[in-house]
Formats: sequence, structure tokens, C-alpha cells
Amino acid sequence: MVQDTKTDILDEAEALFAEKGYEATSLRMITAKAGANLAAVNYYFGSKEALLEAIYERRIGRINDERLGSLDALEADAGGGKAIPVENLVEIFVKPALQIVRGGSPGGQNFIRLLGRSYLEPSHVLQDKVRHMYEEVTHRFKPAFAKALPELSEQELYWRLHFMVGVLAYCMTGTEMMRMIASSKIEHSDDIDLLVARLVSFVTHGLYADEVNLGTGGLEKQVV
Amino acid sequence: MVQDTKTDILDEAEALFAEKGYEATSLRMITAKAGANLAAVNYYFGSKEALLEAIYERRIGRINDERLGSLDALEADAGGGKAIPVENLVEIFVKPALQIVRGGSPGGQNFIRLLGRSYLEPSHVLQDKVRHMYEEVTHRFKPAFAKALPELSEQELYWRLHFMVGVLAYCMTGTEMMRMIASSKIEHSDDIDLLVARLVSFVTHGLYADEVNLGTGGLEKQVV
DNA sequence: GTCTATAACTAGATAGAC
DNA sequence: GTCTATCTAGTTATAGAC
Repeated sequence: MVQDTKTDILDEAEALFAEKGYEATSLRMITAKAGANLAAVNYYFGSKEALLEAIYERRIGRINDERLGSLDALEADAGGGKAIPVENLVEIFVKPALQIVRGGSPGGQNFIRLLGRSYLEPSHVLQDKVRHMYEEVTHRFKPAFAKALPELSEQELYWRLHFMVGVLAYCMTGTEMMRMIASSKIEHSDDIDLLVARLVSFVTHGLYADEVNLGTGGLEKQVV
Repeated sequence: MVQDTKTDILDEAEALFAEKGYEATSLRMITAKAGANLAAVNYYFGSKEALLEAIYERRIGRINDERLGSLDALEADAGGGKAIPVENLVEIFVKPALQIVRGGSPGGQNFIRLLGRSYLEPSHVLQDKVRHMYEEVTHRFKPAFAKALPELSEQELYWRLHFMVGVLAYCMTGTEMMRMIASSKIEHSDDIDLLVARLVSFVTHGLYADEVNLGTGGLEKQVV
């Protein structure tokens, strides 16, 4: 029961930050839920902000480790020269993130909401941390996508990968946003493989679209 | 200079909420920046939360009015039976939102960040407000998309429209997220028409993908 | 309508007993 | 390591003068 206090605080803080927001969550709430003393947060982490950083550090690494591990495996399979198919790249990029949301560790969904929040709170030091962890991944995935989609310009690829991240980020926030936007008569399946498959299909087709050119006369639309 | 105090508060609050977050922004900050007295917020709006709601009310309507207006025009053009092309539907859905970000009214970008934040703050009353305004739009756009994509099941269409919203939401948050994730050696063009064109192309191709089926043996991927 | 002053409260952090 | 007690500083909201 020695280290459990620290872990309990980490878990409860993650849940509360995601639920109420960083600013709206007090250390008193956290320590009360974790069954710890108010002073424990400052004892273990030093400050409220350091606690937040510890939460990020605990989760983000796993997703990216999985992504990079899968990419290693695919690249070893493909050998030096061959490009990895786009849909495989999309899948290994997307799947670890989505698995965190539902399956896997409990509290994953809490963390995802917390992560989404960090994008929107620009003042925090967290941005540097998150940016750094993403840099590792993008520096490996971008060349892989470029090889798989040689006909695309760097600019176009850049945007489309962002679109991919956008769809993923949206799906990671869980069904709440969707319930919020949709009439939601449709039942929300918890089948994560089906969601991954749908997302991979959508994104892959989007990535395979022809390069966009704004001609002199206006928009040239090329539809399948 | 009578109504200006109210408007100034609205503007500055929108900017500060977006920049620092709702909880992290104090009425003192807002009134100081707006050149108003601390008590002015409670005088004009009643409370801090009512001020936040007023901000939402001011902006959301414009985007959806534009969308519905464009849809009216396209449906009038197409006549009763004919389906509106997918890329046109995507464009009129996507463009008003993106125009708010850069062009148009100043402070639009602030509001978008604020809107994104509301998705992640589930405790607020704002969700009902936002949901209601989205319902109007989805109830018109969903049948239009269904007509344009008759081969898709309701489930599949439901998900893909969510994917579209996801990409859009991501792009609406501006370039900050992108700067955060990407190595960002690439210069961020402010050409909104080019962004719209790229987004429309990506999404349209994604929407046109074949229906996803998880067969007995695993994932059947159909790539263009 | 706009101000000052202040009430009533809560926050994060820490000192020091155990 | 864990507690209580407390400090300092911040918050929203309001009462009442002008």
C-alpha cells in the first residue's frame, strides 16, 4: 500500500481532469477521491501541473511505442525498397490510439478526453511534451506514406495526413461528440475492429485521391 | 458608447476563454481587457456562465444559416428528384465553418477554439445548446447525403458523415494543432479556398468508398 | 449605467506534529 | 509517509454610492 497512493492519485486525477477540466478540478477533489491527504499531491508530484505532466507521460508513450513497433515489423516484412501499402500504414497508425479508448487499460477514455483538451489549451507546457512525442512518430510515418503515395506532392501529403489525424482524433473522443451531433437513433456499436475498418477505408480512399489543383477557372473536382 | 461595453465584454471574453479556457479566465481579466468594470459582467449577463452562453449564441447561428441557405439553393437548382452531387454537399457543409476561422469576422478563430473546447467539457449546459443547433443541420444534410450515396447503408453513412465532421473540426481548430504535430517546415498557406478544395477532395473520396464488410476471414480491404 | 468596496468562498501550497 | 492547520492569494457575486 505504499506506491498505491501515488497511482491512485494519478488515476483519479486523470479521470477528474478529463471530466471537469484541469482548472475546474481542485487538489481537494483529487485527494478526496483517491483517499489520500490533500498534501499528498505536493509530496509526490511537487505541484498540480507536475501531476498533469505525469499523467501525460504515463499514457502517450504506449500508443506511440505500439505504432513504431508495428511500423518496424511492416518495414522488416517489406524489405528495403518496397513501399508498405497505404491501408496498412493507416491501420497501424490508427488502431493503437482507438484501442486505448475502449479496450485495454481502464481510464483510457478519460485520458483521451484529457489529451483532446491539451490541444485546446495552448498556454500549457504540455504542448512541447506532446509535440515532442509526436515528432518521433511523424518522422517515421511521413517517409513511409510518401513512399506509398509517390505521386503526391509534399504539400498535399502533408495536408492529407493531417486530415487523417483529424478523423482519428474525432473518433478517439468517443461517442459523446457523435451523440451530441447526430440524432443518435443509431445504436453505437462497441466493435472496435469495425470502427477501425471503416476509418481505414475512409482515410485510405481520401489519401488516394488525385492531387488537388485550383485551375484558372475555379475548382476542378475529380471524383471517382 | 452604450452598447459597446456589452459587445466589448463579449469580444474579449471570447478571446480569453479560447486562449486560456473558461475556468482559467477570470471576470477580472475580461473586464480589464474590455475596459469595463468588474461588476459589468454580472450587470449585463447575470453570471459568468451566461456570458459563455451568449458567446455561443452569437456565433453558431451564422455558420448553420449559411449551410442551410446553400442547401436550399442547391436543392432548388436540382429540382425534386435529382440528388445533389456529394462534393457539392461536402463543400457547402465545410466552407462556412472554415471561413469563420480565417476570413470573415475577426475573433472567429477564437470562437472555433472555444467551440472545440465545448465538445470536451461534458459537464456544461452548452452541450444541449450545441446539440440543438446541429440537429437542424443534420436533419437536412443527412437525407441529402443519403440520396447522393444510395448504395451506402444507414450505419455506414452515419459513420462517414462523422468522419467528415471530424476532419472539419480538426481543420477548424486552425494551424496550431498542425504545427504541434507536424515538423512544420512547410509553410502554412492562408489560402482558404485551397484548403476547402483539399478537404472536399479527401472527404468526397472517403465517402465514395465501398461499404466496409468484416468477412469471416478478416478484413477485406478494397482500395481504389 | 458605472463605479468602489467588500462579503463569502475556494484555490494551491507549506510548515510542522506524529 | 501521512496528517492537521494555516497562509496567501485568487475567485464570483453583490450591496450601495454616485
